[in-house]
Amino acid sequence: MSVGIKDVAVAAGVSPATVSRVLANHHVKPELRERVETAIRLTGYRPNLSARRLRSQHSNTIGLIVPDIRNPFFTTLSRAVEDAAYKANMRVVLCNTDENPSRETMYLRLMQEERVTGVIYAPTRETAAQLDRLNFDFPVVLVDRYGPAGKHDSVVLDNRQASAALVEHLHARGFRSIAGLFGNTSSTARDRLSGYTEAMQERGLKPRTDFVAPNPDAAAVVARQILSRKDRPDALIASNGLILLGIAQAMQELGLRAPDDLAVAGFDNEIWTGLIGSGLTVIEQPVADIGHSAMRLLFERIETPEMAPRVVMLSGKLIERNSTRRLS
Amino acid sequence: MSVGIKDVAVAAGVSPATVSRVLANHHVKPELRERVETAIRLTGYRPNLSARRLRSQHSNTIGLIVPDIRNPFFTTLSRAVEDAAYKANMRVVLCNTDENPSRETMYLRLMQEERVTGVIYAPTRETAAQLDRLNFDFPVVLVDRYGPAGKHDSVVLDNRQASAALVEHLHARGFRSIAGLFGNTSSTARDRLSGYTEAMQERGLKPRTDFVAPNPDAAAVVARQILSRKDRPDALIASNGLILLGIAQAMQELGLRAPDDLAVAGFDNEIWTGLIGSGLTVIEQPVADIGHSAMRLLFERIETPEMAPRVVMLSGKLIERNSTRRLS
DNA sequence: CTGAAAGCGCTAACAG
DNA sequence: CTGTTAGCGCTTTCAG
Repeated sequence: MSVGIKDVAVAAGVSPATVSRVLANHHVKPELRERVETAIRLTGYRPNLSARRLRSQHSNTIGLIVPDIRNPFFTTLSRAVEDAAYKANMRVVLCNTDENPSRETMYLRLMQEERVTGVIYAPTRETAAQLDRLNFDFPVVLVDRYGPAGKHDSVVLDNRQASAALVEHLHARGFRSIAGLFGNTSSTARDRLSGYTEAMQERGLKPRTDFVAPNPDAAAVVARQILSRKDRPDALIASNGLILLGIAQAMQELGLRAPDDLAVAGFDNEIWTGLIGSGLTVIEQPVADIGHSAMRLLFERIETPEMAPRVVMLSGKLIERNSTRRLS
Repeated sequence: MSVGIKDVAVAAGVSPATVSRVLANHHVKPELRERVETAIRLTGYRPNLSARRLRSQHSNTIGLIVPDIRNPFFTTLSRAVEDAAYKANMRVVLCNTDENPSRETMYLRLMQEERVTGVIYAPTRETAAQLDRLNFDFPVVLVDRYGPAGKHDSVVLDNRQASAALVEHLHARGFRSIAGLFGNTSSTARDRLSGYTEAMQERGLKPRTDFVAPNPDAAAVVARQILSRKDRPDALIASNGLILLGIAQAMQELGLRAPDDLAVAGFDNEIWTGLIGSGLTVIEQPVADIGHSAMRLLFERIETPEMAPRVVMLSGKLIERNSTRRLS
């Protein structure tokens, strides 16, 4: 078997407790400490984290539950989370749910069994709605999406404002028939929808909305329909980066170009949005900030469990590119 | 404290051992099983995985160590790994190394302490070279890159062939001054370099190579220089998707277009490569396959520890797009 | 098929 | 400051 703390203790001529203290950086007479340290080196001892966790009741593990790590938003988020975890000497367990409530529940249960220190979680609306029924033994910080009001810490974008900014931007450039293609699974999509709808109505414009599963393929299918209608809108807004991508693909297939054939704008400043055609206008989200803030909320929650839940709302930034240029 | 197996046992009027047997799906008289199951439901019992691991010596955890999850190659890989892990009832701990050997060593050590079931690992060349010195208590499957010959299971692309295919493709279209921009940290970059070099020499062409850290910014800096030289090549090959992206950005800044100003080709069929300009010619890697294969090798290694190490080599697929169109 | 008992490897009281 | 002792929650002999 592998070498344990007991073997080290024997090799160093001390008690197991002393070895444990050296490991935990507690006060130990320098001479003993040295002896223990060389014994550790000689024996090649590696602490067994399962044992440590069982005894200490600290898992030093955080769970990251996202729909799909391949969504660039969550890719960047996960990196920010891992960085913060690394600095705090914690590990990250990665969970993809595919927006599938049963997979969500399953992973949430796993987190319980892991006795994780905390969870960063982007829930579907379906699961989010039940979030106050469930009772976790660990803090949960919601990201990108929120749950029942005032129940959980969360970090979200100011989605209504951002969405409205897109409408305002298009309106100012002379576009009037502005359609929106929205996701149908998250609180975020819904907020972007309301921001859009209100901004349209304020300007006396008629909202034109469609809804899709938030992935490029599904979005492309619907985008093709929208773009082929004879009353094609003169501008189209996508409620996230995946949907925007679907629209871009549909446009390419149909040989349509922005802004000549219609204006296009959306969310998430992914690399390709700056590279495609003459550039796509988007709302950039401070994704890394969102991740870091979530981890900060998590750590503060652990420090002060009784604190009232907090919502951190960050602002998006409009990146103007040529896809929404005024038509002359 | 939280409810343990003992509480369930009392509630069900059986011994802890019986509860454990029910959990492990061992033979238990149906009646008792039922009593235990309702007791579990009533008490809201959740097994403590740390305790289970400590006792059973199975961690059901696999480590995924990659340079940066934001590299789309590793994003997709991680998803494939997580899927396979999910199906096998295992968790995945995500580790980003930033191609930093000390962070690699640190995470490798962590994997030891976690007593992981196995590790999927994309090492830097530096660490890979020492991989036979290190001795792990768990199987390691190398992905995308390999280590000392015949020491570890690995799954890699046929990089030399793929690189040569790019040269061949460009040569067939009349390009002669074909430069290459290569990464400098991995065995993969080195193989792509040799594939390129040999293919060039076979055709009596002079290789022109530059080397960069494999990230877009570093690549863009060097690409700007290459593209500004008065003896600018008529074709430029990138050794991976990140470098290709840097080249694309540099070209955009300099107002250069492919294939008019020069041909461009590279690796990794990322979404943006099909969307930018009239499309970039790339070698597509079967990334998900690589991930699944790696997990398969890992599981087979666990089954049969003494089996000789295997290398799975997969082929890339040339996606021809307009960036390498023949100039008329 | 079930229960009693031991112990995985470690940390945390508690003495000294 | 250090050692002894107990036990975290579970699985796994070993008896019955």
